[in-house]
Amino acid sequence: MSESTEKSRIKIEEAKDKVIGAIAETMDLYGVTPSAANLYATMYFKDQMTLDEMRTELEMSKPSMSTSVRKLQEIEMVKKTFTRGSRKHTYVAEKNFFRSFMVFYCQMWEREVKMNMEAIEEAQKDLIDVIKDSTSTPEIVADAKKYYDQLEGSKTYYRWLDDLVASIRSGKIFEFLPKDPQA
Amino acid sequence: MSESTEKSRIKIEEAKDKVIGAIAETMDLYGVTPSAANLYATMYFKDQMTLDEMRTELEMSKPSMSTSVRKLQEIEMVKKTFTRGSRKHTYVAEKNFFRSFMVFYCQMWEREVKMNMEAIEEAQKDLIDVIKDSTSTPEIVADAKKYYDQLEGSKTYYRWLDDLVASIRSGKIFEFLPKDPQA
DNA sequence: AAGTTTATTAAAAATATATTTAACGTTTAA
DNA sequence: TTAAACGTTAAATATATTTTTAATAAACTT
Repeated sequence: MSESTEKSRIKIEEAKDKVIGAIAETMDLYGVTPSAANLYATMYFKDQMTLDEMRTELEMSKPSMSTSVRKLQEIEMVKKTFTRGSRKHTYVAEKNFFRSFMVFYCQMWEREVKMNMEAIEEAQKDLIDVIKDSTSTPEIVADAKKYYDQLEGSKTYYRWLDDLVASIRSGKIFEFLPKDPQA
Repeated sequence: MSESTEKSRIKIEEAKDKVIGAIAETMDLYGVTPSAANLYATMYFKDQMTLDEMRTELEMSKPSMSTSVRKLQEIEMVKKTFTRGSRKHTYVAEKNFFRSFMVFYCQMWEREVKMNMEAIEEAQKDLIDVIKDSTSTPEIVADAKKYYDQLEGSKTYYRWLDDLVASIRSGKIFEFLPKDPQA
């Protein structure tokens, strides 16, 4: 191999590394550990990888790769693929960022809506009990009403968030915000 | 104070606590520590609080409250307020979830777009150098082109994310997804 | 200007999270 | 049926993060 060929290879690797670094650095936003982030970013430029290839590439232990892959599978940024004739499991990175965005945020926001809406419903029931209770003083009733109204108001947000999730899931959001504006 | 009055008070507290628990539990999504999450959720039902009130309410140290407040201020979920006649600093929780959503995610996504777009631009420059280099073998050129195209494709996503941020910031998104659908 | 109240920074301790080495179980091939 | 290959779990270690106690700095009062 000639020297300039070698230089070109290195330059390609450096180019990839710049992007790998940036992706990995912003992936804390997706709640993954730095090593899972590094793994995903590395896989982003590969067709598929086995656990052994990962540990070689990242110079880490196999169990570590195993747990990282599992975490990435959870948020669907990595999928298992079947590779004929190989006993090793092979994995591919989801390379469509729109899909990753959808899966991750919808999952997250749905959890937020569900958990908070349930708590609000329960809390409002309690507050209504207090309001209706004939033994409650006017002051207590006023207090209960205040909180009831605050919670009622916050529901507007959770309903909106739920709508946002629905419009991302259905793809309707891309009618409003096209993926490719000028096309 | 009568016994049933006391019961009502407790019931109100329990109602609040349910919501506080739910908010705090989902706030890991906003990248804050459990204690900062607890603090915000507690403040959500208060007009304003001083550091001393926080430490009393949460039974934690003052520096701990100080750092939590600072973190919450960073993502604009808490603001400092001026209270006439008090030497203590007072803080209020942002109670408009739409605002919190906007500030937090826009901040986050802008960082993601900026960092990755910059890396991509640099990487693409490098790859073009390799492609134009007359000493590069066809195989290397093909490789460089492959990665160049992959990066070019990913820009569609980052531009879209940038548009999303803009439409949230400007409020235009609420034309598409109204806050209050039936109203 | 001295003393007091308040918030922040620094250092130490405690806790939680990630990572590795070692052991285990399962599958496949000889 | 045994041995080898592979992935996962468990326990131990290492590393980061959070939290506290103690010390410092800043702002106000008298």
